[in-house]
Amino acid sequence: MKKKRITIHDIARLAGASSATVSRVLSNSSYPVSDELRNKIRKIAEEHHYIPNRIGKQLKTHDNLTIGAIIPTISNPFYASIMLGIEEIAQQNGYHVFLCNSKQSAKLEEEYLKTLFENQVEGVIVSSISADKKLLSHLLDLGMKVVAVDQHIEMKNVRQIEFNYRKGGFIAVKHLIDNGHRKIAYITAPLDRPSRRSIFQGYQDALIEAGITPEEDYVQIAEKESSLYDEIFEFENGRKLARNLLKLESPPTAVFACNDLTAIGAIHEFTKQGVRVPEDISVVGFDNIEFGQMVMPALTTVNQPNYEMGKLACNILLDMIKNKHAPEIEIMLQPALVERDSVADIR
Amino acid sequence: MKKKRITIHDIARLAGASSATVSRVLSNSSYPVSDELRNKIRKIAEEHHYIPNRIGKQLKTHDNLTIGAIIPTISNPFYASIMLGIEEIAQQNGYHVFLCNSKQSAKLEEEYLKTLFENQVEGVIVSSISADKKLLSHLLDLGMKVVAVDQHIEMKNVRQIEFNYRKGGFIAVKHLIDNGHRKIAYITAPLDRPSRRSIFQGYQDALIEAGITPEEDYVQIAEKESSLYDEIFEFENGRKLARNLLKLESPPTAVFACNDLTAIGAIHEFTKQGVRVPEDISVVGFDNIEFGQMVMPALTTVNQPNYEMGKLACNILLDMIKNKHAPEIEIMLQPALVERDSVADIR
DNA sequence: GTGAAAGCGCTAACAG
DNA sequence: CTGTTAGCGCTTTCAC
Repeated sequence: MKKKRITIHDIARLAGASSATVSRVLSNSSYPVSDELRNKIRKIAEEHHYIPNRIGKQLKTHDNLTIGAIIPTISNPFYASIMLGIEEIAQQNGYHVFLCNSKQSAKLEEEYLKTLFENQVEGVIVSSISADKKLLSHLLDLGMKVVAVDQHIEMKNVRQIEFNYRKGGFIAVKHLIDNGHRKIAYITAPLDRPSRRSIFQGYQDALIEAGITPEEDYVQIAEKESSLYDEIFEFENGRKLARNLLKLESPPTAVFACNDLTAIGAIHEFTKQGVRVPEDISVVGFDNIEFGQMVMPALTTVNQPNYEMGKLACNILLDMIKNKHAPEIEIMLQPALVERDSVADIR
Repeated sequence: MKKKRITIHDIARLAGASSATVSRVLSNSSYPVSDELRNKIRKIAEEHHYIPNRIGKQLKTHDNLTIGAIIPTISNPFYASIMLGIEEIAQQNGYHVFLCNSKQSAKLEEEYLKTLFENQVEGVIVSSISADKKLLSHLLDLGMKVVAVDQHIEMKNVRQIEFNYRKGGFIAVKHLIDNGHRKIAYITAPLDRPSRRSIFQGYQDALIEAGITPEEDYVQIAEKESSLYDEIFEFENGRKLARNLLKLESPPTAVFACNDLTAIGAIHEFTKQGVRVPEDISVVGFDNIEFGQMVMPALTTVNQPNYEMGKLACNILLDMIKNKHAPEIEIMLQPALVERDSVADIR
């Protein structure tokens, strides 16, 4: 019933040759083999649908054409895009990628790091949540290649590729200021991640540069965070925070949100309460999710090239794997403003 | 600089034991080893941060704790959810999963199937687009385990797990009928996929059961389809088809869309043209994406448990791998109506 | 040009 | 209890 998997030895026997020769032919080695034998072997392999066993090769050569990618969760479109970029480049280079959702768990992340290594992956791309870098450091010593995406890992031999969140926050708020706004609020999920703190920094930078003193009431921070990614949760946060803003004595004329979902929640709440966007209040988001184009009004936001980040990360990793002395680089991807209809010029 | 990776032989030498004994200890074999030696070996392994090389084990035992998942693209949240479910179960069982985006390309799909096999995966979960099953059939003969998700593969030894799209279409339209609607339109992306044809079938079934003769003008089919998943594209389709509906002499009082994005596009267009949802026209979608809760009015839709599908698929695959005689099953996941605010009762 | 043989890291008979 | 040995499928010296 279950057929035997054919090996180079079987083919060698069939061809009356040695397995060494078969290996040379089938692995396209540059080693000289007579055309006659070569063709014969090829033919037999073909007929028997020979599929090489990479495990055997791997054990010998240590190049197993496999990498790992550890990200919080693929259900977050942000990471899904990064993942897609990674996988695409890997595929083009004959590599396979292990998908690992760490679900914001440092423990799971560690476990993955270890088991990926057990599987002899040649490298890993990781958006790390863990603070404990002991294992990582050890793996690095053993020659594992790693590139960190989105979340910074301050270690020798780890390549960085990040977004310039601070600048993203800055250009969003600058845009509002350029449109005559001075009463600008910031609504955000908890500032427990470096990325969010950076965006907030950008917000403050822009205000200060314009000579506006940031008002405390205008910074609304959501209380808690669901441990896993939850779109509705972000949306509801936006609504809640928007409600708070409306209750203020002197409500802002514009609000900047830490992500598009939150911004969309705010728009939803404003609209529901009869506050028109952008006539009465302007809104700008952050992320540039597709859905931003589908709401009314279409959301002005800041784009972070996540798909490109994935591709870049994988290219860098493969370069590290192939070139012994790949340059030590640190890349910072720049944000761009995406202007749509949720900001009014009030000058 | 780069440290040597430590093997069981190194440990054996250090412990003054044989590598066999070390193997027994470190792989938690039930084989008897004296406590003294066992502890000594454990200690040494610990001190040297021994991490086993699964490749070596694999070559010997053929259990490499790895599976593959081939899906069109992870950028589609539908597949992202399935993938997440797969990965979660795999992880819980000590398995790793190779992520493969076939991007609707039969060629890529084949290539993945082949290279996954080269990597000796124990099984694969696939949402197949390819019609040519020669390779698959061969791999099946060689003992590869496969389960098909969403897209049916009619082959012996392939386990099926699908959605009951037809019933999904049926209950959506039935809901509309129960609310007094008789002029019910169906707007859809091209009917080139079995799933879409099934939904359409369900639409027709429901109408016929209610004694309503389906009107040709009420079935609006989008012209072409972007080869890759594109949310905006679906959304724009919805707008366009909604526009067509509004131009009809006798427009429908309700419209059912083949997916939520299309439904949301329709709502967008209706609202823009001053046609109120649901007062003037009711809308029901299909998919139950999160965004459905964020639009106004919140979208009534049909839920397909995709995350559960992923988990189920992986569980079944692992069962096939572990049990020589896992039952031949074919699972059909049932849809459920999710009532929200986009349908009016006009009785 | 071709083959014999060793070995990658691990496990599993088999002997003792 | 422990060690010796063979071998998984492949590549790669080294001889011929």
